[in-house]
Amino acid sequence: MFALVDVNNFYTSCETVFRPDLRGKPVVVVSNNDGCVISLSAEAKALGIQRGMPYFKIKADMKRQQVAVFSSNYALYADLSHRVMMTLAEMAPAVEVYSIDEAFINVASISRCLSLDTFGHQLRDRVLKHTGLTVGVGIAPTKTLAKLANFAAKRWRKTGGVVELSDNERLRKLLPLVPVHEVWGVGRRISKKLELSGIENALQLADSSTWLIRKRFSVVLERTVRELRGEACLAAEEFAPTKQHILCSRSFGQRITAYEEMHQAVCAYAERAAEKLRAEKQFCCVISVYIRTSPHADNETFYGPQASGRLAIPSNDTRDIIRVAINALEQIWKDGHRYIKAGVMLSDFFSQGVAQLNLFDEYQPRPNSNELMQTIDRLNHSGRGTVWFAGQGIQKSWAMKREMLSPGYTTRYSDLPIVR
DNA sequence: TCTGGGGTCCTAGGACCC
DNA sequence: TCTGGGGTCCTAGGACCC
Repeated sequence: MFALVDVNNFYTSCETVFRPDLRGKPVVVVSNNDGCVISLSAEAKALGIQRGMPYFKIKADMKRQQVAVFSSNYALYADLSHRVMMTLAEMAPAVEVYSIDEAFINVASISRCLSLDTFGHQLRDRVLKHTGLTVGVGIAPTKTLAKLANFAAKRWRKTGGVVELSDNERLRKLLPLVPVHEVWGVGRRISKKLELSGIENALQLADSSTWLIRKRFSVVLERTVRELRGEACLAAEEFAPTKQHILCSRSFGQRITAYEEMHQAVCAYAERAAEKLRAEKQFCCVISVYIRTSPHADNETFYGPQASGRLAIPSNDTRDIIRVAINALEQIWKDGHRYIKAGVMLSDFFSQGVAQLNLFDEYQPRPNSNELMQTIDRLNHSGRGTVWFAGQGIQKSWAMKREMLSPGYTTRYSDLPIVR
């Protein structure tokens, strides 16, 4: 049995934890660069605001309706996420953190001690007490069904935020009430295609022929069908698998037209990517860079090239990664465009730096690379200021917009809330 | 003027091998 | 007239997730 626990309206809820005056009011959080809406309180949803709406288009409207708007404060969300996960880990032996706001819990052993429904309510109470955040809990024999139970827990008030689906009869009653596009793994494209062939709810999907689904769609959807029938195809992941790619990309606060500014941005993103790589304890060989103009500008021709370079020896030294990234940038840079975004992607990972030196290689690993990188990472996490490579520049006129950022309530001493 | 960021998995097709 | 069978690896693109 799996339990899926996730936080309701996570980002907006994080904001209202520290702003009780906003509870019960419409609140939204907008994406990086104050681009578009990514999280909404129930009251904001009721006003007809939707995820993905560009902020600049609805700004005036939201002001009129007195909607509170926040720029994304990822330091805050990551910290609260960590507190939620710690609370879950205290209560259950096997917690698989699935995303910033949700986790699967293997509850097989727990069911021997107490009813799973009771356990679900205990989880809710404890997380609320520790963090001020409300979670929904779905419990079922497969991950897909746990997700579905979680959906039901949120959709229907009288469930009290917990739905347990070990009973087959309850399951058969719930399935036809769930639209097929709410099933985990069924997105916009597939739901449209399913609806065309008359499959509109979760029960109809569960009762479809696996053979036909595989033929007309893919093995992925076939697994979903089996999971809906209670046949577990997705296992509990005991350890987080190592990443295949690491990406750092950002839109700019203002368009970039000068090479020097792009050089700075690519340096900055390469540094951040390298830092993430070290956090994963990995080394990489391939570094790719892309730059692009706005895909929305009708009167400009789109330009969005990409180039990569390879390191002879796997590395996680920022200097190596910046060097290859800038080299790639030089291959694709063209004057005359108004660039909106750039990204640096790392791939081809190894768990050790120098597995074996190439016989004819003249490259040698940098001396003391490890110590230097550790020192930089420690300094940047100590809360005493930051250090960075000069290539990033100091002015950073391209930095992203965050005009409505909330304080770092739990991540910065000077921002600690004061209780009077 | 202004439209996010970061991931995964699968499939098809091409190049190449024997 | 007629041109095999069985693989691997890589890449790009499409679907999905949060």
